[in-house]
Amino acid sequence: MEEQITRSFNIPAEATLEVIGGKWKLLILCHLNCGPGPKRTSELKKAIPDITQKMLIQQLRELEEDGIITRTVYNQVPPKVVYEMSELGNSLQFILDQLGEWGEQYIRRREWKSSCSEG
Amino acid sequence: MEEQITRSFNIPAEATLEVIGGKWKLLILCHLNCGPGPKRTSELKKAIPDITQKMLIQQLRELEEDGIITRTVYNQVPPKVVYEMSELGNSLQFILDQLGEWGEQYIRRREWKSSCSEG
DNA sequence: CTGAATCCTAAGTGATACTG
DNA sequence: CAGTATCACTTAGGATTCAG
Repeated sequence: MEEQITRSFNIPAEATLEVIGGKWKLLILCHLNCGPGPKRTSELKKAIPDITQKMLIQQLRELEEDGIITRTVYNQVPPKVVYEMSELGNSLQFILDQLGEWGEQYIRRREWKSSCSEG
Repeated sequence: MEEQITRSFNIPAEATLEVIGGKWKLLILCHLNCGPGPKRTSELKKAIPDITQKMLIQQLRELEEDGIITRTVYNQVPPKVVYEMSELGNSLQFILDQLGEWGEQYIRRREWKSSCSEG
């Protein structure tokens, strides 16, 4: 069950994308970043309504395995599980910001181009 | 044939990943960056032996459509097509570097952790 | 509330053969 | 040399159901 996958990359940058490239991971990290403190599973689900429960858990697990976030379980009824950015996760912050900035510029540029072709 | 896809993103950073997230795109951009001037299709194929011709062309097309690279066709026999980073592509350089740096650190960290568990 | 398990589809990828 | 077309395969992602 513990199928250990050895991932190899041609260039280091690919390792980074492997970590943050999941379909919902940016969004999840984004929500874990906004506001301090850990977030409950249900909070994340509420914050990202379009994600299925399966994908939410799956992406969270991958982020956890990659050491980006931490998962804390409270043994109580009803169950309570919270996720939080790890130190390694916080080291991603700068890259996340850069990705966001470039993306903004890119989107603006495309809107500008398409508005021209409409003329 | 010209199927126009409207891509929507929850956060701008996702747009960036959409552009550079293709399986071979980082590698292609990497090779277009190393050394000045444009690269021929066959040069890229030689530089990235594992990629199939289909994937090479496909990823190049997507990069071109996204404005990251330029494609120049010389009308001659035998055909000659060269690809080159565009201005927009060059604006990616910083992010590419950051992704690489973080990836390096991440890989080192994982090697360190696995060497510990080997005991 | 959290999340595991199953089944299913769509998309991505690859091998191969073919065209100008 | 550069690119297309087709088929086969793998995988990510999603709907649903069940469990502690």
